[in-house]
Amino acid sequence: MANKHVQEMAALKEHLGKHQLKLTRQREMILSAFLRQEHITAEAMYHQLAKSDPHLGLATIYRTLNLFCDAGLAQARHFGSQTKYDNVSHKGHHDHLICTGCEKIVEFENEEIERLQEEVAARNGFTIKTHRLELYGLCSRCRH
Amino acid sequence: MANKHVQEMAALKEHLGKHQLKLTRQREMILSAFLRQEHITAEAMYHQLAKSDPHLGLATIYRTLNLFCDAGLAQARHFGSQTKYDNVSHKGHHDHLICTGCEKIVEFENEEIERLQEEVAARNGFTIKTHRLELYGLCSRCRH
DNA sequence: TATCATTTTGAGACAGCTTATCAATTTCAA
DNA sequence: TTGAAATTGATAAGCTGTCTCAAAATGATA
Repeated sequence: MANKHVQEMAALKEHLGKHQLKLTRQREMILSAFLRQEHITAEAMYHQLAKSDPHLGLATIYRTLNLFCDAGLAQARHFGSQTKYDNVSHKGHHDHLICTGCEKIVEFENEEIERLQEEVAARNGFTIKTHRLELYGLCSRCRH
Repeated sequence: MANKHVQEMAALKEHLGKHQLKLTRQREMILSAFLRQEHITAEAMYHQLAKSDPHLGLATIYRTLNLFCDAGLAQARHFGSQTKYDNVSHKGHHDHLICTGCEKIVEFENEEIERLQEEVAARNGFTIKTHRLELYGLCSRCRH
């Protein structure tokens, strides 16, 4: 596991170096745990890491996840009242198809839609960092 | 103004009827004010309505805007630490391009994207009722 | 390896936004 | 008109995330 996320570790070190920040045991630990997830909240990570280090503070998790955002390793996303941190290196970005009947959620990806999004953004002078697409409706079972 | 938003008023009444809820002076007032906006926060509406009714409580605004969401008249959007309530009936449907630097919001419509969404939904056996598409990034001004 | 200025941490206080509580008031069906 | 049920307003409480600061860790330098 130590040499599993070499690339991301290197990216973090580069960011730290550029900003006079230091590599700490906590940052390594949090990065390692973060890279195993697709997306996670600070709170969830807090509980998860409490097992291996009961003294790791919640504030440190927040600080570190925000650091990862600055370093380009994570992306924050506001979901309801919570913030989810997405693992950018996890290639499969996906959108959601949500059934308002049974609350089933189907994930999907559509490159054509993503391409058109870029187009719209460019036309308006925007550079997209992230996006969110949710389709609400009824699944075949609930339609009856 | 009284007969300006007849359709939305009817939709609200239908929802109220279906759920044993009551039509109150406050709900009428808030609906009327809400429909004049494209999107607004509860706090902003609180200040705006304070002029005509200084005793209208903030909690009532929140409750009522959430009621509008249930009734399908509004859609909540979480941005940063605030929640913005979008007027769904406002000039058809539109999606958002949101600058994470200055919080500027640009609206857009793209038929091709909508068509592809239908396609994705159909492929998964879904019938779309509504959707939400938000692109987050930096506008040209904030990129520098 | 030892030194030490600088950064980071952990714990809890704090702040901003939203919801819960509850007595008083309003609605609306009968 | 009456009365059960829902709603309101004021505020307390809750939740998520950030700030504070003394103590600890880091890492550049000698």
